[in-house]
Amino acid sequence: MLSFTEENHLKSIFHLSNNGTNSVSTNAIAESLKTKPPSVTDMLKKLSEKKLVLYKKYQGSLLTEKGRKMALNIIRKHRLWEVFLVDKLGFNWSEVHEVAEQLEHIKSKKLINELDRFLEFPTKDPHGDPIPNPAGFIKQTDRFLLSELKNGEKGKFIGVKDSSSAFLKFLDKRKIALGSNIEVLHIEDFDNSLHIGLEETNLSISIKSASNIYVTKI
Amino acid sequence: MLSFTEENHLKSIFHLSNNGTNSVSTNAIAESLKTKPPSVTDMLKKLSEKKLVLYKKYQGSLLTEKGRKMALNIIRKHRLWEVFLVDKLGFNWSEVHEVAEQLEHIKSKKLINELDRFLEFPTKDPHGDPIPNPAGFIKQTDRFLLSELKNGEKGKFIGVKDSSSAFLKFLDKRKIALGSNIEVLHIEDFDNSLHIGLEETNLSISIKSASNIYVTKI
DNA sequence: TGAATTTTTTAGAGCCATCTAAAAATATTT
DNA sequence: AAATATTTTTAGATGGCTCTAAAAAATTCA
Repeated sequence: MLSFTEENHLKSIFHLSNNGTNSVSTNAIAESLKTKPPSVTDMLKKLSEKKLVLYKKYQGSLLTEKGRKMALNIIRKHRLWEVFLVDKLGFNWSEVHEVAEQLEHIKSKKLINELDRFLEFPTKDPHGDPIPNPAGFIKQTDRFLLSELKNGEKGKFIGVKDSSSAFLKFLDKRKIALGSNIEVLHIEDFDNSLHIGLEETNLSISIKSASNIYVTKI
Repeated sequence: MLSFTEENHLKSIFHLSNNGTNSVSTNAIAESLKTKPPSVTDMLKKLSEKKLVLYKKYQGSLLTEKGRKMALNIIRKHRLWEVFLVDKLGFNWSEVHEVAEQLEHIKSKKLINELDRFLEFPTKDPHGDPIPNPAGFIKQTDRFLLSELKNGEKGKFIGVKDSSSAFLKFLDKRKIALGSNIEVLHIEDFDNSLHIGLEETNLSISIKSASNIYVTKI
């Protein structure tokens, strides 16, 4: 049985490693968990003992297959709870993260399977991220950053890279919602900001915003 | 912000103290939490510091009004989650306890208020126990143990004293469910066992079982 | 390539929750 | 009321997770 801290480390490594494929630096983990590098080093030794992480001093760390499965299981729980909070309890997508951070650690196979059924087996969370299946399989749709589109290209908004509450509220204010169709009308030479068509209206957004919006090309 | 352990102590004291009215012994708390008396002593000092418990060495401990409110808030969460598990996720009443023990510690006012609304403001949990309102007010219905009824008296099954999974499964097997009408047909002199009428059928139950069944007289 | 910088680990400490063993206080019994 | 038994607390230790400061390794740069 893993502790909250162990689970959080696995999840952090997973997110920083491009779905468990890359090796991750100690400092990066510390930063993402808002803890200090020595704490991470200790934890890596522990997770390595448990065969969840491949760890060699000064060499970064890599999830084992077992560690990757565990990380995906936590992420599955996190995302299912987010769906519950939004679909059933009326939370806004900008409010769900902290609560899901707590709920993801609840231990009960039956709970999560029944929750999945109750939610009618959703495949995406409220931010557009895919929900791993019980076996830890995750399906990533082919996506681009809005900032990668060229002039005249069209896309459909399917997810965010930055899921901070601040950015999500920013999108709400501009009525940029999952599923919205976006067309790049003009890219400003001066500051790379984008003039876009959003459904019936037009607006300008900064390059920073555009590089946190995932789209599928249409 | 209280730790899990602190919350569990408050809850335990509440349950052992007849809704916070009596003083509770250190050993009793230790036994109910499956921990050892010295651990409880330490915790009582800590809770006393925080003004949640009145504690005097060798004198037992009593919840303060603040402590009682906190305990009731945890119990509120526990019972609402139990309703959720049974009504929405299809758990049996004998399966909900351990999961609710985890869920009760999730910290989010909005979560519990929205859950309450989603469940349509239930007043009882799946074992018939009353759910405290957000202000910590709890309504106890007038109830008796089945073992207290005299020959010929009738009652309606409204709750259990022992909510262990073993006892609940025992009741399931005999089709004794919340709301069942029960009549005491005969009390056996020899072993005090009860012959009862249950809806359309008759059966015998031991005095031990009867003294874990709450009824209202009808 | 050698010096400077950055990253990572080790060493050593503190806090929290837990325990056992022993001492102190209280309660019970004769 | 004295002796005995029980309950409760204190003392001291352990393991988990965290930290700061300092040392070691790896990387960058001039």
